[in-house]
Amino acid sequence: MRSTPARQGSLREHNLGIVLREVLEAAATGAPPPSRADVASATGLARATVSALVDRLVASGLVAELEPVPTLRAGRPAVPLAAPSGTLAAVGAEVNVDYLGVRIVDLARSVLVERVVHGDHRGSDPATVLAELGALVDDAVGALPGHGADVPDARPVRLAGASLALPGLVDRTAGTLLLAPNLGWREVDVAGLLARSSSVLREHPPLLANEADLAARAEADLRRADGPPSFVYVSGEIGIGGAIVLDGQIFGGRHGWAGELGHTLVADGRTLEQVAGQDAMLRAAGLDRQAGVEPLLRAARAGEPDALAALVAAATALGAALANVVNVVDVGHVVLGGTYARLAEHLRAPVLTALSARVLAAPWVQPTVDVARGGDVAAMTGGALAVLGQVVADPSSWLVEPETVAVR
Amino acid sequence: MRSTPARQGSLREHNLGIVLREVLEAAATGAPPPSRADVASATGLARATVSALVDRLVASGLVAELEPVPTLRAGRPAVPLAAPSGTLAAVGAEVNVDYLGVRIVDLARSVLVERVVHGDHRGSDPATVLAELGALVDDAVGALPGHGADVPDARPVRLAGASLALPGLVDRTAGTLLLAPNLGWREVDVAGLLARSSSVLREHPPLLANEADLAARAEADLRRADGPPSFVYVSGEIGIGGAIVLDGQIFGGRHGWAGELGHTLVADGRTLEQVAGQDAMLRAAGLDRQAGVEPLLRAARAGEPDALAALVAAATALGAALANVVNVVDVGHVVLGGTYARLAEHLRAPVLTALSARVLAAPWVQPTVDVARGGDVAAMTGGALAVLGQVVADPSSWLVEPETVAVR
DNA sequence: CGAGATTTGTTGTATGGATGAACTTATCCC
DNA sequence: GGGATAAGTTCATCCATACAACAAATCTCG
Repeated sequence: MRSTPARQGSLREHNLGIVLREVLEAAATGAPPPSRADVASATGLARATVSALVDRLVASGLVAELEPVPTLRAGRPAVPLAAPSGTLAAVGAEVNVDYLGVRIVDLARSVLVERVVHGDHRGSDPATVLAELGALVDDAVGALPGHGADVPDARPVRLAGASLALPGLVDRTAGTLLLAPNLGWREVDVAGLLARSSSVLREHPPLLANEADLAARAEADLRRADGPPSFVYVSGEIGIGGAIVLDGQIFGGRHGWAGELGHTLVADGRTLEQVAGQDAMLRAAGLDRQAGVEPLLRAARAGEPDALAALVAAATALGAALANVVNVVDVGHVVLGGTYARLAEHLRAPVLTALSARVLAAPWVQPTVDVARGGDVAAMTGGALAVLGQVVADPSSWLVEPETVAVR
Repeated sequence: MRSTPARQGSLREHNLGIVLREVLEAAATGAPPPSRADVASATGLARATVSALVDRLVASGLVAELEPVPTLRAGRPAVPLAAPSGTLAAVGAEVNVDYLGVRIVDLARSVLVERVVHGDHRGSDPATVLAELGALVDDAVGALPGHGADVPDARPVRLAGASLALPGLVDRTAGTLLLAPNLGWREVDVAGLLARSSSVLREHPPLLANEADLAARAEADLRRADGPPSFVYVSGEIGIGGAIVLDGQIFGGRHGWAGELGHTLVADGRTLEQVAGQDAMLRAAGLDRQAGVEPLLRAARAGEPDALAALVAAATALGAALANVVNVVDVGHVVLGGTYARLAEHLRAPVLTALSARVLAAPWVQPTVDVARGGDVAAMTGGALAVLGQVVADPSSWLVEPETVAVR
């Protein structure tokens, strides 16, 4: 009845998750691969317990044992544990305004396969574009060992699932895209259309999510070295997407629609997108909106007044809108992604100024403005990581031969 | 090292919490008091397990056994379980602009003691006001059995802790108030000052929180009958406070400062408080700001154009600001509290109009605007409930004679 | 009015997973 | 080569829950 189901022997699953996370986290934060004993002391579990759990994880390909490295100390050398490559992977697909693509990432965060096709999808036909994406996904998966690729001596890769990043509002339970203004799509049965052209996505119904949310997830992953990060991610593209990360987790809200700030009203009654969107910045700088952002960056670096003024105006509006977000969700760190990352050298200072002036708590916790470290296709990576995160959250369902080993 | 500590036999604590919550929740949502068997089937735990856990909770005064009621069905009559009165209680104190007070609430949500003193605290001296509050708290606690009150045959009430609601930004770890514009207080060592005049608060350092957050908590408690509620709570007073409730839990953010929307910029460059705050509304209606909100309500009901225009202007600005919040946190339900609740008949429609127009997801999830059900001193109740909530979250530390019973 | 039905609550016994203390293995140091 | 040291494993034990049988308390029907 309540949200908390009762547990019994499911305590094992919990500890399994703790151990797995400990190993993967160490790998992701750049810490040296821990041994079973390290995991035991870090988690507080007994060495015997950790050993048993690790053995099951290794047998299922969720954890890899590395070669013992010659240690400097006395004692039996430890077996380093790390994230395994090529055992379990997830598909991260994306449809965006100017490209579509797929990335397949494994637990070690290695990109096993990547396919990106550029093209202008404004006002495109959903069925056509999604058919193309479905074929691309199947093609990418076909390159994996065990899924059609003739790779001798390679163990087959298990697929954990798939995700799809979209630049708009999705209904993740129905698998539909409700609204993507910049694609010109509305109420599209994305999952259904993809299932037609892709046997992979038919078998693994994709997790639909907003592009900014998934890009923020990838960004959070890159920042874990300094501890669980919390920040507001702004993804500047043709539209403006946003996402909120709390302690390393995406805060999606009830339906996954949180972080929408492109439609915030700014001081003069227009929406943020109308002031700080890519087209608006280019127009204000007197540039062609088809040209993209590079000419703007060149002009600003050359010191052209119109370009600089356009950037400052956009940044000031962006800062004011972000100040509202910071005041509402109490997360003082901002990360500029997408186009904004490219323009960060000119945006950062005015955004920070606006934040400091308008955030009520600024005197006690100084806001920061940082530049995204994720690449161009961060959302694809983030989507794959989101799927892998589900595995890590509940590893027990991904164990092979759960009890067969115990039969003597 | 990680945020998730390892558990072992602490599975028992978890189930203890599940059982306790099941009993208290049923009582709070108006469901009939469940029996041990009901709890077992609702949680999925075995009857024997539930029985053992309930016995310990009853022995510690965290659950009460009611008299068996004559049932209609065959079978042994069930022992109804309910929240106990007068065994464990929490102190909810509040300093606000026009009053200060204390409420002591027990697990059954009965108000055991209440003290409220009205007075204007704008620009007051923190030390003086807090000394008065401290004395008030000690006086209120002194009226409880076992703490000075001579109540024969009454078992002593255990105090779970205390909380303090403040109309501003608090540092809950340091126990200080950072900023309360409408009190004119800044960087006040609230916990330290209270400890001087109150032995109760010296023993139970109060949990500091924003007034709107705690009022929202009380509101969430009242709305649990329909399932875990999610809403944005706006508390209109001299200032404007806000809080976000997600699945019945207050979303406080990193430092508990989330929900701050009084300083949102609205269309004409002013902050929301300057447009929709109580003083602003009264001024726009041509009324004296000292008179309070009642004259405004009377004028609006009489159909005076200035009053109606003032309310519509405030509501429109409020709606636009709330639309930003709804877009950012994806919670489409708004609850009007404080002064706004009193004026709701005039505010509701224009707020809803503004929300529907500006919330991106409105076509799919229609926003709603509701009126707060909590009373005038909702924050005091909410504060006490917050403290009791900590007990419910971890009941094991509140069990009496944890293992002594097991000694034969 | 009594026997069976029915449901609640309790009392065992069994089981699964974690624990901690040995024990084995593998290295370094002298 | 022997002792020290640390990693990993084996094994007896413990603890909370599950399951089944039982006792208790009521209703129903003949």
